Amino acid sequence: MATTGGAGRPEKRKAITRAATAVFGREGYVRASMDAIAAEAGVSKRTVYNHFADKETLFLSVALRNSAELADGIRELMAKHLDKVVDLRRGLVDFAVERAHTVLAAGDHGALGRAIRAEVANIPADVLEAWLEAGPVATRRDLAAHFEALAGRGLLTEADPELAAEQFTLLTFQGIAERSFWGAVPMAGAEVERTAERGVDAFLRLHGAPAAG
Amino acid sequence: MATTGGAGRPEKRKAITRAATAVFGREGYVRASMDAIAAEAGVSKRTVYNHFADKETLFLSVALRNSAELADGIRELMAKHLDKVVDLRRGLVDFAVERAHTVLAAGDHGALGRAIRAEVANIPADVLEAWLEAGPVATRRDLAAHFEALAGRGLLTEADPELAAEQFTLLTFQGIAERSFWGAVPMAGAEVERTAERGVDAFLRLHGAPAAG
DNA sequence: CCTTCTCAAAACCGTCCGGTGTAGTTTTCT
DNA sequence: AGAAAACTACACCGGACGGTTTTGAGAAGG
Repeated sequence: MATTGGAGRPEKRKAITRAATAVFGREGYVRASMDAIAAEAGVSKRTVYNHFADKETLFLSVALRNSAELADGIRELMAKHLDKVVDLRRGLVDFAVERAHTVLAAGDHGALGRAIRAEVANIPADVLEAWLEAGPVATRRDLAAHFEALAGRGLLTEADPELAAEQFTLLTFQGIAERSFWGAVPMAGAEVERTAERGVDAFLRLHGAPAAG
Repeated sequence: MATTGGAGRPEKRKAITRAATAVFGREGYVRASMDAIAAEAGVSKRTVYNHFADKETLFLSVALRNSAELADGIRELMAKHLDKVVDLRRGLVDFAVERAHTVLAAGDHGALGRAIRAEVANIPADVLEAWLEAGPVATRRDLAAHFEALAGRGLLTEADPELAAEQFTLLTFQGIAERSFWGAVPMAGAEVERTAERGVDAFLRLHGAPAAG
């Protein structure tokens, strides 16, 4: 990415990216100050500018990395819950619940997603494209592949796995994301589970194999 | 609301709220400047502060009004497309398409919704509650009422109209909103229609009356 | 012990913003 | 007509921010 070469000590760079993720996530792009990021990283502001050309570059770099990491985490959840599933409904519900908690946990990951969505009008089109590709699009594609595999095992109908992935996300996740404003407003764990269950039930009525439905 | 009494000339106040809606929608809360709002309203900055105590008060006031207006607009669309519907699928699709265009049109309405979602972490809980109640919650409730009426006419199954309204919104609207980042990134009209049609089809498989499904 | 070099801490600069004060002008109401 | 209320224009303040320059601490080398 458009960083300032690979200059500087790697551990300082790591600290900066970690701090930037936290501060951008907490404050949003405009409110976050480079002073705050430097302070949270335990590093001088000059060092930040030694590693990253400017504020925007730092933000976009961190956003892209975060998006990929999040997609990786969700991919692991898919493998964990859907690869050798025996109880399909149980597996889908567990996946949906853990996914929601992963993305919306105030901790590190989800908060930055909020900042990106807030700033999307000011992000260059090609960077936004890359962010989508590394994150949401990749997740949808991975989920579609899993659904296709499940269809091959006779657990789902196999027409249009992409559509199934999209509708699964809508029914089990998007409502939670919207209601909690992508993690900004906490949401009771019980409600997450209830929403996931109702969403999975609806999903299975749409795409479940008649035998297993 | 927490404005400065009813002071000031009404037409000036109107111009200020209109300008504030536009500027906040275009720039977001933090980037928007009171100077820009005053300039766009064709009013001196002092007059803005004569009508509204400070920037936050102005924003929240405008946000609340916008939320209510948007809900009203959607309510009208429901009446237009769902009240005396003969072809249910056609009515639902038309409603979904027009709703998406209404909410996501870059013009006036949807843009401010983006700003609110971006700023939600900095909005007082009670004001957020009021915003939700005037906007999304009211819309969901109205939609549920329409679905209940449609169930009474034998066009939908009548179990849990609230859930039906939630899932209709998810399947026909939320995906469009997410993909277009609530209107920040334009979306082809054809894709809106395609998404609405597929969403309605799924919705009818979940909640359509067996006879009409 | 003294010089030299490197890199980060801290001070600094120009700019912009939210908000206020003031003095004078226009509108509205009686 | 005249007073009261509202608006305009403009300068100003304190503070924050992005980014740059200066300063100082400490290691390396003689």
